[in-house]
Amino acid sequence: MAKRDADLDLLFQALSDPTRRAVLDRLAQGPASVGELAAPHDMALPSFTKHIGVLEAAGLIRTVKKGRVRTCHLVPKRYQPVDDWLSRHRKLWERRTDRLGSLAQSLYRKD
Amino acid sequence: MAKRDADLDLLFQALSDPTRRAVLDRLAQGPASVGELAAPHDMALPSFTKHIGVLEAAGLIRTVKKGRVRTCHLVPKRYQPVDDWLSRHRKLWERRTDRLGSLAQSLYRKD
DNA sequence: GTCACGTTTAGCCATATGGCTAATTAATGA
DNA sequence: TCATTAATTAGCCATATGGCTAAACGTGAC
Repeated sequence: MAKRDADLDLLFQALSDPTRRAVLDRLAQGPASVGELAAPHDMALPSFTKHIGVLEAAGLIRTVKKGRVRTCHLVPKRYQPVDDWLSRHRKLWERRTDRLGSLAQSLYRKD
Repeated sequence: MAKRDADLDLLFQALSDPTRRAVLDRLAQGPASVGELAAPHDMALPSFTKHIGVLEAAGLIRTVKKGRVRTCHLVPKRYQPVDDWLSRHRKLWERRTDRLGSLAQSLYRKD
C-alpha cells in the first residue's frame, strides 16, 4: 500500500484542466509556439504560461526555445502510464465480474 | 474552443490522488465499507471521507448507507469518458505521424 | 542603436485541496 | 438502557491552484 506513484499524480493532475487538455489537442496536430497556443484562450499570457509549465512538468510536452520563440511539442508516450493504469483497472473489475455469475453481472449492469 | 467538459475535469482530478486511486483499486475487487476502505490508509477518518466524497462526486463510485455502515462500490463505466479522451488523442497523433514520412517518424522516436 | 515582439518574472489575490481534532449522530449489541 | 461502533459535521490550518497586472528580459528587425 501507500505505493506513491508521483508520476500518475502529475499526469492526472495535468489532464484535469480544460485549458491544458485543449493545448494537448492542439499539439496533437503538430508543434506550436507559446503564443500560438495561447491565442484561442481568453487568458493573460502569464496565466497561460503556467499551464505550459504544468504540462512540461508532467512530461506531456517538451519545449525548445529558439531565439525569442518557445516551441512546444507533444510527448505522446507520456500517456502510457495513464493508459496502463486504466487498462489494469479494466482488467481488475472485468476479472471480478467474470467470477460473478451472469445474474450478478446483470444486476451490476443497472449502472 | 473553451468547450467546458466538466466531466473530464472531475474525473481526472479524482484520479490524481494516490489515496483515491488505491480506493478504486480496492473496490475493483468488490464493494467495501468506508471503514474497511480507510483501514490501510494512515489518515484520520474525516480526511478519508473527503476522498470518498470526491470519488462519488466524480461518479466513479456509488455508496449506499444501510444502518450505520456506508457501503461503496465501483461504477466502472465512469472510466469511459477518460478512456474515450485518451483514445481520441492516440488517434490524433497517430494520424499525424502517419502523415509524416518514416524519416520524420524516426526523428520523433528520439523521445 | 533602438524599438517591437514573444516570453518570463515578480508579486498579488481568491478559492480549492488535503490534512487535522473535537464533537455529534445514529444504529447495534449486551 | 446504555456503551460501543461507524460515520459525519464543524471548524481549523497550511499549501496548491489558477487567475491577474506591471515590469523586465532577450532577440530580431530596421
